[in-house]
Parts: sequence; C-alpha cells; structure tokens
Amino acid sequence: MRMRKQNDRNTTLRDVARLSGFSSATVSIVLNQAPLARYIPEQTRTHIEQAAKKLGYHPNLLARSLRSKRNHVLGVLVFDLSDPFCTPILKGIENTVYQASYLAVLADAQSEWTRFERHLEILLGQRVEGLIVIANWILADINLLADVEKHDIPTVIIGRELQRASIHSVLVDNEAGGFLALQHLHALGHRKIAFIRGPKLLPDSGRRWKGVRSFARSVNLQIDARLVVDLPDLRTPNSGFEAGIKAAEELLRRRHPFTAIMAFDDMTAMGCIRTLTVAGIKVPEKCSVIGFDDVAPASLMVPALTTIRQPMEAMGDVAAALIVDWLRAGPESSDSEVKSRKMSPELVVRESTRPPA
Amino acid sequence: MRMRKQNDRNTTLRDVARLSGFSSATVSIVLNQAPLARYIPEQTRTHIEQAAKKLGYHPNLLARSLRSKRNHVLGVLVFDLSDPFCTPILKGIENTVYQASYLAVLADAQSEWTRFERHLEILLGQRVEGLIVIANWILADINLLADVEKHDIPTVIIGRELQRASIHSVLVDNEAGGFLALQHLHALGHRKIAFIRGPKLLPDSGRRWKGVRSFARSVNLQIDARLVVDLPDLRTPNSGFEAGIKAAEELLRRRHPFTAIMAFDDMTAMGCIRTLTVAGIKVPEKCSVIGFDDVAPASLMVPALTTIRQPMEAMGDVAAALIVDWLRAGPESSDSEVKSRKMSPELVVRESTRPPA
DNA sequence: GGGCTCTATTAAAACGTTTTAGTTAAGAAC
DNA sequence: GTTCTTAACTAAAACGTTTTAATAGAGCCC
Repeated sequence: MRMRKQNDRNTTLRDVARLSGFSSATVSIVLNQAPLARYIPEQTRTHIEQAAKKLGYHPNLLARSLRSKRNHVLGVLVFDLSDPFCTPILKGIENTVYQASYLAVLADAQSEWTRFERHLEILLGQRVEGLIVIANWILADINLLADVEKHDIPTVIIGRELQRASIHSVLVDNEAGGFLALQHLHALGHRKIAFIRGPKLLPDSGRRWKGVRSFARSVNLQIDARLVVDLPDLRTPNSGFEAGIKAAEELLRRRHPFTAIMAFDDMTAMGCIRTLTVAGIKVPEKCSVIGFDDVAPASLMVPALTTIRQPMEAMGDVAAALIVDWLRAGPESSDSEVKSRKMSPELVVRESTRPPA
Repeated sequence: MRMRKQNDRNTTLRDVARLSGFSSATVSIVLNQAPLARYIPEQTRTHIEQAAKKLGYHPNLLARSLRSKRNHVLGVLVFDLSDPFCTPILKGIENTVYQASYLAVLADAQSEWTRFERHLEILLGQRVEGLIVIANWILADINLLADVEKHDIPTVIIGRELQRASIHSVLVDNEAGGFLALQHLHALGHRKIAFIRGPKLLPDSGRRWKGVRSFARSVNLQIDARLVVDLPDLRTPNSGFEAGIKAAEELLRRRHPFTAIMAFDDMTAMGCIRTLTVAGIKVPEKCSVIGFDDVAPASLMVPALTTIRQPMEAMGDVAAALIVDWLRAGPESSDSEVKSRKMSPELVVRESTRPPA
C-alpha cells in the first residue's frame, strides 16, 4: 500500500481562488450557484469552474456544514439490521431521500441498547438534519426521547407509536391486518383455527389480536383457547423461526385438531411449516398457514407463504418524505402536528393456504 | 409538532468555559482527556465536568473533525443492501468497528452506478477516515479507483479482487468452494450431476467452475456438457431466484437424467428446488441440490439447504480490522502491502442433499 | 453634482472545535 | 541571583467553508 502522499492536503476553496485570481467569496458563490451568482458574468464563472476542475476540487463538507448548518444528511438508526423486515424499509427511505438529494446514513445497533445510544449520540453530534428510527423491536422509549427532544431535531419512528413525544410515527395498521388474516382463513372455510400470538410486550401483538377478535365476533366464530399460544417475550429479532417451531410443536402436543394456523409473523409461520412438514402434515393440503409482514424469504419457500403484507417500502418512503418536507418547510412551519401515519396492510395469497380437506 | 426552540443554538464549548470560569482551551483539554490534562488538578476537572453536564454539552463533531482531521467514522458503501449476502457482512463490520470505537456509516447504492458514485463522493466529502466497499455485484472498477486513489484513503473491498489498485480486498476462496461442493455430491455417490454456472461476467463464476473441474479431474469424473447451463449476465442481485427457476426448467427440458444439481448460489438453488418440487421431483429424495453462500433464508427452507458457506461475518470482521489497524498504524507504516485476503469456505450439510436413490 | 440602481467583487466575520506556543508562578538546582 | 523544571492555565491561530456588509464603478435621472 502506498503511503499517504506528502502533499496530503486536499485542495481547498482558497486554492481555487488563488489559481483563478478571484476571492474565495466569489468562488464559493459561483460554485454553489448562490443567489448572488446572478451578478457574476459568464466569463468569470467558467474561469472559476475550470480552475476548480483542474485542481480536482471537492468541497470539505464538514466545513460547509459547520458554517451553513446544513449538511443534507439524515440519520437512520435501525435496531437490528439483520431483521429482513428492515431491508425494504431502508430501500424506501433511501429512494425518497435520494430524490430529495439528501444522504441517508445508516447505523445498526445490533439489538444492543448501549449501541443504540452511542450511535444516536454520534449521529446527533454529526448534526444530521433529521432522524429516522426503525424500531423493529421492543423499544423502551425513554432514553431515546430524552436525547432527541433535547436536540429538537425532526424525527420519525417506523414501526412503533410513541405517546407523549414530539415525534412522528409510521406504522402498519395491525388491527386491520389481524382482521384480514382471519377473514381470509374463514373465507376459505376454516373454522378450527390455531393462533400463535406475538410476545405480550410487543404492542403489535395486542393490536393484531384485537383485529382477529373483531373479525371473529363479526361472523360469530368461536376462538378456542386451547388453540392459542403466545410467543415468549424475550426474543431477538431473528429468533422468530425457532419460536415458530416451538409454538407449532406445542400446538401439536395439545392434540386439538385444527386446519389452519395464523402465525404472528412470517418467521413464525416458516417455523410452523417446518414443524408441520417434519410431522408429516402437508402444507397446505392438511393445514393452511398464514403469516404477517411479507418479508423477502416468504416468497422463496415451497409452498410460498400466504401472508399479510406490510407495505414496508412505502413506509420507508412516507417516513422519509415526512422528514424531508418538514425540513423543506423550515422552522417556521407551524402546521406540523405530531402525527402517526397508519398504513394499510394487504393480503397476499400464495400457496400456503387452501380450503380445508 | 413543536417549533424549533427560539434558543436553538446548541450549547458550545465556549458556554461551558464561560460557566466554569476557565478558558475554552482548558475545557477542551479536560473533556478530551488530552495529554496536557495531567497537569490539571482534580478540582478544576470536576468543576468543568459538572458545568458541561449541567449545560448538557455535546461536542459538535463537525467542528472537531474539521480541526483535528479525525472523526472516527468509516464509510461503508454497499452496492445493494437488499441482497441477503450483505447483512452478515455488515454485522461483522459493525462489530469490529464498534469495538474500535469507530462508527460505520452505511450507504446503499441500490444497484445504481450513479448512486454509488454520488454516495462515494459524499462520504469522501465528509472526510471519512476509511472506506469499505461491499461489491456484491458486477463492478466496473474504473471510476471507483479514480476517486478513491485521488483521496488516498484506506480502502478495502469485499467480494472482489481489484488488480492494479492500492486497495485491499477480502473474499472467499471460490475455487476451494467449487471443489468442496462437487466433492460433497460425489462422496454421496452422485455421478450424473447438473451444474448451473454463474453469469460469465462475474469473476466468481469462473473461479468456482475452476474448482469444480479441478475436483472432477482428481476423481476422473466426466462433466456432461448437456447438464451445464449458465445464468444470464444481466441480473440484479435479487434476480437469482427467478434465474434459478428458469435454469432448472431448462435442465428438465433437456431430458438428460441427473440426480443432483450444483447451483451457483443459494438463491439459484432455491429457485431450482421450487422448479423441481413443482415438477413433482422431490428434493432430496429424487434429486439433491447444493447452493453456495449460506444466506439467511437457506436454513429456513424445507428442506433446509445444503450449501457452501462463505464466512460472511468473518469477512466483515477482517475487512474492518484491516482498516482499523491501518488507521491505528498511521501514515508512517510502510509495511502495509496491497493484500487480498482469501477466506476459506465451508461445507454446511443440511437436508437438500442425500445419496441418489 | 448629488442621488439612485445595478453590476461585480471582496474583506472579514463566523461556525465550534483543537492545538501550538506561550505566560505566570513556584519551587529546585547550581 | 540566575537558570531550570514543573504545574496550571490561556490567547490566538487554525481547520475550510458560507455569509454579511461593504466597496467601487457605471449608467441614468433630475
């Protein structure tokens, strides 16, 4: 590997000024197409631009932000990147943010609180202009809020709803999702349906269950308590598969017949499918399975998973757009009330559900 | 949403100085535990620290880096984040970098060259101290090199080997991987083996194939050209599944019997499994399938995929460690030759392979 | 010839740190 | 009584920009 060059200094605005014979001010104005540039004659402009090009000038963004207090950088803090749930969201964010000519910098906390806090601190220290938090896990909001509110920086959180905070949120309508899922199974003709509910600590769990009960009530369907199991509370974002295996085993152990399983999410559903298949129960011939989320692997399975889709990419889009608009509107915009945006889930029928035999 | 406060100004070092009654210099020295701090008496120190705490002082990292030319930030540029191949690598990077108390900021190019370049430019403009590029796709290296070399910043690339550049690289030993894969199938007793090779433009394809032929030669196994298909060149990182479906269909269409498929990677392998299953050919009973990579979904399938594992997390670790050490050693270290680190792949036997019937 | 308004350009301050090169006082060494 | 060392602190320069306020000439109007 070569050494850093002797001449390590990056070329600066001043260098361009020197070469072109104009002052740094003029150069800055020209290169940024600042309002004042309208008075600068064509000739000067090209002259300066050529000088810049010749020197290979790239502005030092640190200095720029320090002075102008704008850096066009948004921080994205994800609680665990290895969760397949994040990826499409990030894609949505990246797209929108890119269009708006911002840069989204990601930091991954890997499910650790201390990392989360340190990353947050650094992002704030870098003076990002806005913050998007992807809360794909149980989130004790206290610390987050303290820090963020102090800095008073536009923030939106995806996947959770925060009370008592000046923070927007974007999340799926879990209740509607639960409703849709059961509706689908019911419409196929299933009546003996098993449920794997999410961890109690996760707000989503309750919401989805509420939707389920709401549909059940609407069609006068009895939910058999012996066909309901809960996922354990402690679980890292990727333990869902194992948990699904365990939960399905538990269901089989109870020896109460069922023709369909509604799983808390796709990972759980995949775990179920494994357990069922290993036990010789064919999916979907002998038992239907429906998931929730529509993460990438869901469509790769055989059978491909029927699921309730969260519009993840759109959620990323919306979150990013919220921030960008907010930033564009500037500090004087008073209309931005704390909002929580609920996105509609969507039933995606694939191969893992079918009318009961 | 609340307005930005009137009092928007963040508290600065100067504020702390004012409150504590010392100069900014002293405050800076104390708060950073700079060498000179050894002369500062305990009393002063605590006094200053209390003042800082009371004001809720958080240093402006922009100003800090601008002055000191160190920001403890590494840029990570990924060509497409939605490729499941990236996630474990990022995890490895994040871990190592975190230990070294750096921050890894990610930027996702979403398979677009223009984005890649813009992100690169911004990261360099932010004066990141080092750069890690995850090249999970076909990479025309020219532009990248031009920019990076000019800035002369420690860089390592994961997944590709670059010639003629002062850039380290970390990648799996593809040849060994190809060797291992065929060895496994052969050891199980398979002789009529189909191959789905990678896109021609991808260097990995050739390497893996070389390993395959090398093993075949060593045991005197004939490779039947009628059982070899190539994936098309144009493919985005996630088209592998579709391509696998098509490739397997092509193999079936040729009506040459085979008892096993060696797929270019896991995505392709999953596509094959789908095609075979749909065609009524049970995996692994009637046909074995082996993949390459060991991405997350591989272990979720039924049957779980036997594959050649790339040690992705370790690759991330190694790449990050390379940069960190390099940075630690400083500009004076002359020993850092351009290195390309080859990691050993590993056979992971799961359920999709079995001796032929 | 005074007062406008444009045009073209710039000097200098500011952003919030870190770091260099001191300063001062006190004691020790010679 | 001079010089050295060490402790405790600081003034001011620097980092590379953007921005504010100013300058100065030119043309025009009365």
